[in-house]
Amino acid sequence: MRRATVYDVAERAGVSIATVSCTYWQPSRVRESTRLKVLEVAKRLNYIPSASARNLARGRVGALGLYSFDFCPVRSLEQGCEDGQEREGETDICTYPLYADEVERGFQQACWQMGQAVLLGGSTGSNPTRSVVDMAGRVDGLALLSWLGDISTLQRLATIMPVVMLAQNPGDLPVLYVSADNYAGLGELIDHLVGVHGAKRIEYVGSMIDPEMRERFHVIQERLTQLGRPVPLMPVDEGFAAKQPFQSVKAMQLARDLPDALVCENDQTALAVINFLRGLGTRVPDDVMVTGADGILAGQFSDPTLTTVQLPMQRIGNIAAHELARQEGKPWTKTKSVLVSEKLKIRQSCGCERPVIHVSDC
Amino acid sequence: MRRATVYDVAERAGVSIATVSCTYWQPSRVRESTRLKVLEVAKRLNYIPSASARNLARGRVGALGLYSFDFCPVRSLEQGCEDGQEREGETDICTYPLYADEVERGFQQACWQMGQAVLLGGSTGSNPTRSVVDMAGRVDGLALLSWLGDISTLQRLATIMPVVMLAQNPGDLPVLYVSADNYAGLGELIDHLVGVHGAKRIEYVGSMIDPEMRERFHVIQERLTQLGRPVPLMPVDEGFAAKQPFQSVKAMQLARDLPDALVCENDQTALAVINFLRGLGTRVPDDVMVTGADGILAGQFSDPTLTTVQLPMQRIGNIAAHELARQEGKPWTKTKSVLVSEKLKIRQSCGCERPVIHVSDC
DNA sequence: CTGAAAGCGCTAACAG
DNA sequence: CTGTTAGCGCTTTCAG
Repeated sequence: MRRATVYDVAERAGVSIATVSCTYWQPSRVRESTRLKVLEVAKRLNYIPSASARNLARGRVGALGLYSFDFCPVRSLEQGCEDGQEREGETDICTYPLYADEVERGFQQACWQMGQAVLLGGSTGSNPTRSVVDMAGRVDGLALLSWLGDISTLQRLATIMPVVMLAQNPGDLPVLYVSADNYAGLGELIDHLVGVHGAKRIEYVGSMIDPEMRERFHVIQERLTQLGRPVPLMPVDEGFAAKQPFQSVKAMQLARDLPDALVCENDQTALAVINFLRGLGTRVPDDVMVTGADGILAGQFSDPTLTTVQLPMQRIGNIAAHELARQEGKPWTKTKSVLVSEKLKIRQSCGCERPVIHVSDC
Repeated sequence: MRRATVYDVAERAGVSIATVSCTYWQPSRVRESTRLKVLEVAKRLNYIPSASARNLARGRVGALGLYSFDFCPVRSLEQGCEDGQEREGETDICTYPLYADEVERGFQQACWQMGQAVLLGGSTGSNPTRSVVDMAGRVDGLALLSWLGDISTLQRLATIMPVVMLAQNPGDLPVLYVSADNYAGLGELIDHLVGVHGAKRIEYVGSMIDPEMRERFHVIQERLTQLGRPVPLMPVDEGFAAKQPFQSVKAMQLARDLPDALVCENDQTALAVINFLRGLGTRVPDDVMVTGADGILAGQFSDPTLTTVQLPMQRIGNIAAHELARQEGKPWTKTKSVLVSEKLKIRQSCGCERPVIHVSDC
């Protein structure tokens, strides 16, 4: 059975198609009785307006797109397993909450609230350019969570519709960049360590290869400089980036030369450091403070619970959607950016006492 | 600047619009030189094909929709807070992984793989019927994760396009039901408790109000009957549904009348029971086995780790997408259903030894 | 208040 | 191989 169209409804209701259309979009222009009649027929005919036709006529789609790369290992498929159901062993707690999910949540929520549809897309290993262009044809604006394709594609898109890049800034494109404010977040963390705990010597554990992590280190250096405290010239340990992780930390420990605080590139590294130190008989925070960054779930119930700065991924997604909607399909003409503040989560690993959260208390 | 269309491209390339169209969809029909020319012009003009127009002409959308209700507290907005950023206190570990995310992941993945776009929708507290109908107009098929609207709307939709209901079965509609196979999953659990651990007396802790939980109880009864073991007539304790949770459990404990195993309605209840018993000096699994159902993250690193049956939410989403795509826009004509098997996760709370997963091992 | 008619941008026969 | 043409279903002036 063919789907009912405006024509069908109009015919059975004894009116013109214009009236049917108006019934939906400008009800005030239609006499009550006619409107009711139309609605009644529409329901009887099971009429569902075609969005394609409406969008074509209007020149607007009413949908925003979120393009995200499939970067979480939990999500990935195993060889020969079509549905991604099987995972090697257990789910890795250290990856929750998944950034992509958080961003998606915020994006989605904002879109729904604004009455926009949400289109999700991503590369499936195949051609990212192709898929993002296809998406672009379906939406009024596009947010990219993780774009690994070429800049030129981006440039093309940014010319004809609003594009926002999330937590990623590949240069001076006419797009909106929405990212976490590492600067303020880590600054606050350092302030806390220095101000509240009187830390004199603070060292950084992390990679200088990953640009994100490198930035974190620089922010810390800068803040310590401002505070007039000793500034580390290099990470004291590369963390997982090293072939032998934490050997420098071990050396310091053996030499009884641990700093007051070890600020780590992220939570995962911080938890590993804490565990590693425990193995050496060093206690956190008693002997040394350790902090992370990101705000993964595991840091909430590790022992000690982890002091960290929390990435505002949900908020980032949310803002992206709002800003896109505001553009009403019009591209940005120059680079813009929004920094979203991170939240300092003060917990036990810096020496601040707080009740442990027991899993069993659920 | 107006967006380029096929007409623009055709004109500048000195060909007809049909040739432009063919260049994209039937490249073999176009001479190499012409094709290259068209592609070159298209790129120069920043041409992005309009999905609306294409879909309208084709009569197909190339997108599948997932409608889900915003039921997770973590997702919800606080009063006056537009972006859902602020959460009361910490994130609740006991809700991870979020079902909706898992389903979404599976759905998304399947769609991408099949080259289908994914449309996400949901009620934002406002009119669910309206939003679902709007969505329906934009897709070739619809999956509903949590439908709280009326059946008649469902019925209308199911008449004109394929609809699948996830983990929910409101009756004999011409739709596809995809849900977890409680039957086999819990059956296996019982088999394990009886077969491996020689459990004689098994009791159920949970509510009889929630239909899902009630079903779980019935499945357990049935299985025990089949095995010729004592069958509980009622849950021994209502769990959180009671005003005073676990009082019956407490009574049994005091009377030294604990069964061999307490099978709980879900993981959350199971973890709470374990904790409650610990408070009374009873050890799990030494004094009594306790099991859950759902497979939340917390059960992986609780002490003891939790034996449970894991809901296959990702797989459910995945199957839904595949089945929808197979219909190619055509509705189902009669009720169908697919049961997805749950996975028994044997851990410590039933007495099976396995290494504890330390959070700090991340 | 209602209707006629002109597109929206693209696809898919069908001719050439 | 390429061009012509007739829609796809809906919105929206502009007349009536």
